This record gives sequence, C-alpha cells and structure tokens, in this order.
Amino acid sequence: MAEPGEAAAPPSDLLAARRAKLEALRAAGVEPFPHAYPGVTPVAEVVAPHADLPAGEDSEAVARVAGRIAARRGQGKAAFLDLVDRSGRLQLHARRDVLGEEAFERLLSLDLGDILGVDGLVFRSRRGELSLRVDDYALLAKSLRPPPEKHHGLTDVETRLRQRELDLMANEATRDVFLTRARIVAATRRFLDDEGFVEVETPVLQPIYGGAAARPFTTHFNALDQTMYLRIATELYLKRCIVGGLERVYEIGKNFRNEGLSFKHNPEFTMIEWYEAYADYEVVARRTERLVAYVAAQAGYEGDLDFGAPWRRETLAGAIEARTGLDVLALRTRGALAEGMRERGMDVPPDDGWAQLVDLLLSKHVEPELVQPTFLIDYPVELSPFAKAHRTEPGLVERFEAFASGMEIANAFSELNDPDEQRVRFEAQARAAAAGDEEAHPYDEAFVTALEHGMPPTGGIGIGIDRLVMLLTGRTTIREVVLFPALRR
RNA sequence: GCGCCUCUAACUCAAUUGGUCAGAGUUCCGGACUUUUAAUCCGGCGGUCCGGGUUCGAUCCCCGGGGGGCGCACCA
Repeated sequence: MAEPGEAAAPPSDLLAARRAKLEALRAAGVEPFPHAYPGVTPVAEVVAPHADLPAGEDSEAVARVAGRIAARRGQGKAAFLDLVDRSGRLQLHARRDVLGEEAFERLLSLDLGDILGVDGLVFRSRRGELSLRVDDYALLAKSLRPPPEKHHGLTDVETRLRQRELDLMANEATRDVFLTRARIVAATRRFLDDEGFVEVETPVLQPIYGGAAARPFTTHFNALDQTMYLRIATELYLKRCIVGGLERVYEIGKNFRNEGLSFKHNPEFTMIEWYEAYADYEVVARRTERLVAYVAAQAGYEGDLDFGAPWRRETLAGAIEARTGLDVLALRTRGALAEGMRERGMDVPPDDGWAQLVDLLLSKHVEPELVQPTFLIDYPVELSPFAKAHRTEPGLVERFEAFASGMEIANAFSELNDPDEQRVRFEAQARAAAAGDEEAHPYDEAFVTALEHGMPPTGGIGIGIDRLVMLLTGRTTIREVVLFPALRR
C-alpha cells in the first residue's frame, strides 16, 4: 500500500498517457472539464419506452444521456461504447460517417472511465441491443486514472472499502446496497412522520455523554476550554424533548462508541431513536413491528426473514433457561449463577457480577439462536439504568431487545420517569464506575432535573439502522452497508 | 489487545516452495476492421508491501515493520 500523505501514484505510463491526452485535448481547444451539461435523461428512462422496438430498427426518439465510458469495441470506421450512469448501462454506436472524421477519432481516443455526454437517436442493433447512435457528444470530465478491471469489477476488499468510489463505479451490487439504504432511511422517516412524530436534532457534541453503556470519543472545545464528548446515544436529550411537551419525537443520526470493530460494530453508526408519551414498551413493540415490516416492503426485501407482526416474544430469563437450563431468576446471586454455569462446563469470567453473567448467557447462548425477528422482554434492572421497573416482576424492568439473524437490532423500554429512582440508578452507576467499570453511565444532573419537572409515561426505542440495512440487503458485515467504514489510518 | 491467514503489474489472476519462467487477461500505446457486446486479430509499455538478515543467488527461507482478512477478546 502507498505511504500516507503521498499520492498513490505508481510510476506508470498509463497515467502519463492520460495526462498527455488531457493536454492534447486542451491544445485542440477542447475543455476537458466543462461546467455543466443540462438536460440529461437517465439511461433507464431512455431504454424503458422502447422495449418493443424490433432488432435492426431505428426509433424516432432522440435522447441526451451522460455517464462514464465502461467499455469500447472498435470496428474501424465505427465503434460501440458502453455508457454507465446511476440507473444502468446503455450501448452507444459511433459512426465516422455521422460524426465526421475528426469528432469520430477524438471520441475513440477517449479512455475508459472518462465522463461523456451524448445526444443521439435511439435504435436497436441487429443483435437486439437497444442503443443510441451518437449524433453529437461532449467530454464532460477527463479521467486521469484507469478504472477497475471491466470484467471482474473490483474485488480487493481493502480497495473496495478505502476507495469506495471505485467500488461504486465498478460494482452494481454495491450501488444497489446504498440505494436500498437510502430507501430504508426515507421509509423510516415517512412512517414516523405519518404517525405524528416530530424529527429533532440534538447535540452530537456533548459536555456529558450518556444513554448507553459505552466508552466515548473525547475531544476538547477550545473556546470554553472544556472536555467534550461525541454522543454515544440520543436518549437523554430526546427524553428532555418529551419533558418539554413535544410528545412524539425521533432522531436519526450518528452515534460514536469508542469500542472494538467487528462485523456488526463500527465506531460511528446510525441509530434511530424515538420516544412517545403515554406509551409503554408494549406499544413501542407493536409500532416497531409495523415500522420494520413497512420498511422491509419499501426496500423490496424478499429474503427469508418474516417481519410480519406479531414477532415472537420470549422473556429474557425464559430464553436463557430454554437454551442453557439455567434459571437466572432463581439463581439470583453471583455465586449461585456462577456455580450453575460451572456445573454446565461454562467458563465464568472472574470479574463479572450477576448481571454481566446474565448478559454473557444472552450473547453466547441465546442471541445467535434468534434468527427470525424476536423480542426478548423483561431485563434485570442492573443492566438497564433508564428503564422503568416492571409492573409485576420484582428486580426486572420493562425492557425489550429485538433480534434477527442472530443480531440485536433494537432496544426499548418503558422509560423511567421517576427522578428520584433515576438518581438512585445513576448513583449505582457511579459506584460501578468507581469500581472500575469504564462503561458505567456518568451522572447527568441536568437530565435528572428535567425529570423533576415531570415526564409523562413514555415508551422509547433505539434501532440500529446499519444492522437493519444489513438484514434487508442480505449483507453479513456492517462494512458493506457503511459507505466509508472505519479502517486503520 | 491475542491467535491464525494474507500482501505478485493501475485492475483481475497464474507461477517458482532458493536457480534465465516472474506469465496471462483487462487497461494504455501502435496497426487492421462500419452492427459489436468479455468483439476479434497483430505488435508494444508495465510488477514481487517496506527494512534488515541468511546465501554464490530470494518473490520464495529467517527477523522486524506496515496494510488487509478471519476468529477470539472487547462491544446492549
């Protein structure tokens, strides 16, 4: 790989040849980087109306298209070029008797990867390919580097991720993923907007982070000479919006967590959180089912996951017992649960408390089994500092997480709105922090003060958009659904 | 952070497991060709991630470094 800071410029005369052409074009009075090319029609819209045009016949339609030259097949006094734009690919037929010798030769001297605009007549070739006869053309931008291999595309994972523009250029499947991602986000907004939610924007740069168990990215605000954090969740500010009376709010945005990379973790990732007054977690669960089913349909999802409501529901404790035989609610001390785990031959991390062991059992023995969309409900309070106590089960809170394809995709609660109880929870987190838990929640007095003004009963949820996109596009790593994922340097 | 694997032309791949074998296709250059579509045909340019070491000789072996992949750890 190239050294940092140095252009990745191999000593190749491929580059010199392209630069020489650039200068030759300028010398001939051709502007290689013109300002605009108005009136372009996507090639898919050029092709669509002519499905019935017989082979070998001209239409009466002319069109202006633009895109990148992807292939060229010379024929002496004529040539075919393939033009690719966002919507598809279209064959061009250039003829010397139509263009004249100079324009024809100049067109053929262009390189693969150059951006070209064309006016021409729609026809179908003898071999049946819908094509455009080039009547006039303009170079719209000269490409000074060779594009990826035209048959095999670009396969090198590192190049695909570091130079996503080349991946998008060469691989239609990559373009499809990100177009689908855009549809998923748009459909999510549409769904919530139609149900009376207000989209808001809360601070990304925060004096105190909170709302999740994670280590933050830390930075410094020079003007105030104070430490700032990139948010790890939008939760606390959104609940302050509920206190303020907005009643139904959502935010789609990036969160940042200073944790490891994996197929399902990127340090910055997109989350939607919504909060609705007067709702509990059951109301939120039902809305989640409808939202995801709607989004999947809008994204054209045709895979094996059935997002139709209702999703399967299991209690967390029941799910663990069914798969390990351990009743974590009966083994309610660290010692008892650890003993039970050891009896079954499981390793017990020495520093984990009871709640961490429950979390471990969940992630090791339950989560991977949850392929079809499933809600796990009713979590231990120790794992859930912002969730309201369960109305009938002592020691539990009203919380669910949603899973699919063995991966968590959402986390929701009946929100804790008792400020005194919230203060107690923060104090417990502070003790955990003092004991060395780097992911304990910092005490957020501004949030508690807000709760003291009175927050209505509220249900809230966070859904990982990247993971949802993974499910709906059939990708198995988050890097395939994030345009520019985190890589070393 | 740990373990395993990996790095050959701009791109997609092959080869040697120490010795005139670093090769093919794409791209690009030159030539032929007015309905091709991985167009075809002829000729040409171009390379072993970096730094050390062993050796008569290293792309191949050893050490160190860098990038990447997978797994683990971490991570609601």
